[in-house]
Amino acid sequence: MAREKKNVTVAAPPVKSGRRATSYDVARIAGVSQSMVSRCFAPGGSIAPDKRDRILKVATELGYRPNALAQGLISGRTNMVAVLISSLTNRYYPEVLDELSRRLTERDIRVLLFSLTAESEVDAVLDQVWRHSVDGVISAARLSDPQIRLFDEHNVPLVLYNRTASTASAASVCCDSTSGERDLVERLLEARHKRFAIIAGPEDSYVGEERRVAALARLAEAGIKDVPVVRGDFSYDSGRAGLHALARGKMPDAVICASDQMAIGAMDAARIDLGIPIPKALSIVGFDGSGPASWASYELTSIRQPVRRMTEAAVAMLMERIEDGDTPAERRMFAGELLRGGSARIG
Amino acid sequence: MAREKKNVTVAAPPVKSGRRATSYDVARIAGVSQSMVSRCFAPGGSIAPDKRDRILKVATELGYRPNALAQGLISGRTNMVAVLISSLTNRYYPEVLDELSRRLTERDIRVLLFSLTAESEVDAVLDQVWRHSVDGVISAARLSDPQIRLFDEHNVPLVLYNRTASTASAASVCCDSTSGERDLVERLLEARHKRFAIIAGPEDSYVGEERRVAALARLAEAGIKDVPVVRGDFSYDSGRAGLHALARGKMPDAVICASDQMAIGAMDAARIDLGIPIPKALSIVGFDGSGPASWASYELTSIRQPVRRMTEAAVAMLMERIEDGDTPAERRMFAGELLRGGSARIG
DNA sequence: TTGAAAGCGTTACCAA
DNA sequence: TTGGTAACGCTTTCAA
Repeated sequence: MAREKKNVTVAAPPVKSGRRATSYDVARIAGVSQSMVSRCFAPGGSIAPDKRDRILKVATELGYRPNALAQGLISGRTNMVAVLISSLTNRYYPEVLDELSRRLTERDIRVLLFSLTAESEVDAVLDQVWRHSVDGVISAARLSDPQIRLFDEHNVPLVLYNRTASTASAASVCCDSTSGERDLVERLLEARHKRFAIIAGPEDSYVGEERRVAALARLAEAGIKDVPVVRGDFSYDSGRAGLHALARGKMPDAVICASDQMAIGAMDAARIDLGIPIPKALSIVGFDGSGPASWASYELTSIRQPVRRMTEAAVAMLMERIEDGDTPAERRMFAGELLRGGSARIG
Repeated sequence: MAREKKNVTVAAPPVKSGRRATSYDVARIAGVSQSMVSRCFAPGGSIAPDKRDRILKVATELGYRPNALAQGLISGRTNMVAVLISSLTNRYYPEVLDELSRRLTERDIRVLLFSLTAESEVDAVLDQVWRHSVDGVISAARLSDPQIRLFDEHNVPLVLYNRTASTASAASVCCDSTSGERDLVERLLEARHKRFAIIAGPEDSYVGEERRVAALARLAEAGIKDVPVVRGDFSYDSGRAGLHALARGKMPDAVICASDQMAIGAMDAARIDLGIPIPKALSIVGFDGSGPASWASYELTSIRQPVRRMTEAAVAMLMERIEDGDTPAERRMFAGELLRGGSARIG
């Protein structure tokens, strides 16, 4: 039935049946050269006003649009940026992706999305990235040092989001997990919590490990050792299971979670499954500060990542490197904001 | 410092300084024609085994990869699919996007992501879609009938996700809001709820309106009219505000929400802000059934959309239309599954 | 099986 | 300001 419509299409019939109009078609009908049509659509193309009008008129009639592939092929710029996200992690990434996508669109850049499942997929993804000649890449997925170096070889600008390269140098923007985590621990210490426990992220998560290490370090400074650590995968279920695991040992009075989702799972486990009053008998803190953290049922004490500023910075850094390939590596670190919720007994 | 690394790069130096290796480079070094290199990387290209090996060896050394732009330009296939999502709506879309992206990647298709903010952006997005010669489009954003017809004109296959075209015909996959909503209402009626109220979505949301209309229709059949309706934007906050608005009138004993997020907001408003016991004094039902709906603090009664089957169907339908442009319009409707949570007093 | 040559639809460069 | 012509890197005939 869709086919039927084609015969009664209202728009002006294309130059050749079914084919998409090209700059040649426009040139021919407007009585100018093809180069002129090209210049007419280019930013600073020199062209007489009357011709420009004529060309634009014809172009509109024919529904002409420059072919992005041909443009990219010849000019070396595709106006596409690849965004790499490891989906299985934190559910706070949708917000990041949304912000990134919005900001890139504002700058007339398209997003080629790669949502990674397993570590092993990275090489395949990078292969596609090279093939498609994107102008740059923003990666919120973990890349190995050799992988990061490939970007240099291929001359593709890269900005890491909440990751850092260990030996290779790369542009990156991140939220300061260390100071955030220390902040949380200090508040808990001030409020005289004694028995700490941690629900960490998976071992292969960069931010997860950073947060675990930072919390443990600050606790050690306060003379607190032998802190029980269980691992989750940033999900609600794993947080809930994590608290159950901790409860089988000596019950802590403060649980530090590597993500809000896990903290929320832990709260539900404590309050609902085990009947432990929060924050009276148990304080729980998270990290990220997005969405559900501030829902009235949880009011999580957490560190809010400044997602808007971070995404803005990531995009700005990338654009800078796309315009000027020699911009040196730089790391922009943003402090998180303490979210004082009711899930922890702090001052 | 990144620059410094370039001198000690381990990979074989490209043919010309800094330039990406082309099929000509490979051909020259392997001592064959360029066409042969092309065929070597094509699916069914006829080529002698020994030459194939030699070419592949050289290609690996040079780090050669076919240029996707050139391929797309000449062959007419880009192996890219555009995914349109209206981000401001439901937070249940990240799950959909993730599934779609995964399934497309499995089929060796790249995702060009367009995350829409305002209705007005659609035309600009479509413009980009045409320019980039994507092989097809999956849209979870609302498209007008004229916009849908453009796909026919441009010969670009389209599959609508949880939307339908009113007059234009298009392929679509959706969750049956009507039967889902009727199901919920019937359970509530059976449990002798009397005073119903609705927290609907925004007027310009297709699914939102469908759900509102379906619920009202079923209530009308039961002789229940004058059902108060307040509108939200699918967000937690709007659900919470919605319940407060309803509470200012005669207190209902059943609130039907157009999304889980709003239902959760409404639950928090009722239990925490107003001290109304749930489900004892008030039943609340949602729609979507993803993520937070099943968190222990809420245990929402809702309709779970079969996201996996729906995304699988959407991708399959799209691929079918990409392979064969004459596949007729088809609509696949999936029934949702009743989620019996503790948020509603039903049998 | 192989290679030469003709595009694909642009931009970039250079004379005019 | 113009238009001709050479790329860009590939796929696709078509003869050999």
